[in-house]
Amino acid sequence: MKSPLLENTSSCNLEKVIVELNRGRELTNRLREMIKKPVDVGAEDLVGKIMGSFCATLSILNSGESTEEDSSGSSCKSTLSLKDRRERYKRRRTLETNIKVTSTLEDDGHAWRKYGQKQILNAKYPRNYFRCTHKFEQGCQANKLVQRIQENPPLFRITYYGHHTCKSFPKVSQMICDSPNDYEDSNSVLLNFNSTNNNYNNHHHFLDMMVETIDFVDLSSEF
DNA sequence: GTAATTTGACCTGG
DNA sequence: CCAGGTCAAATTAC
Repeated sequence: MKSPLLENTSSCNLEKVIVELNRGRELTNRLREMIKKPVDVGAEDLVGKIMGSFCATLSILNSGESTEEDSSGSSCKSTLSLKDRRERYKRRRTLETNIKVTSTLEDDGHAWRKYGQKQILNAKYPRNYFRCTHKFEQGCQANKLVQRIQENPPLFRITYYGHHTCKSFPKVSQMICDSPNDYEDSNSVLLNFNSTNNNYNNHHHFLDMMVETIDFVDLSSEF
């Protein structure tokens, strides 16, 4: 039951991935313990290390993936089998999502390409679907959907899902692996993983999920 | 000319 | 069967 990502990763890269994930798990556990205490000394430094670890992991996975894709030669749309075509319609699951509510549609630092618009039942305004511009060039899986909530004052709900693995980072300040905090600004509210709006609880929920995610990969195997 | 957007058709999960 | 997500041809923008 390995993920396609892991299947496309060489044993050398897999070793690196596991080392990075183990490191990420260790750092996340430390951060979780740290946040439980009233004084968060050193938490910021730790967050930087954790993000670095996950970025390195994603980078390794991404490089392994692209080489396999090139050799397969199955990217031609006209030769897609019915099964392949159906695969493309598979809906996003309950994967990691960041929901941002904002009054402005300012540039979030990524290049987006609109691929659809849909009138939603019981919704006053249509929903707009965007994918990363570099989806096909670099296999970036990031998506977002934007829905207007109200007209006056204008309010939009923006849901991000999938990670940016593309290499275009116009704004250095928001290059850290789509960390939820990257989207925060003065006039927006960000909700993580459908949890409550309590920041303290969010931190714990977020960290728990990170540890859970890493645990999902069987780190004891292969070694 | 290419790239992005629009929009109706198509597909899937519930 | 239907609502929501995606595709892709036609259209528009640059």
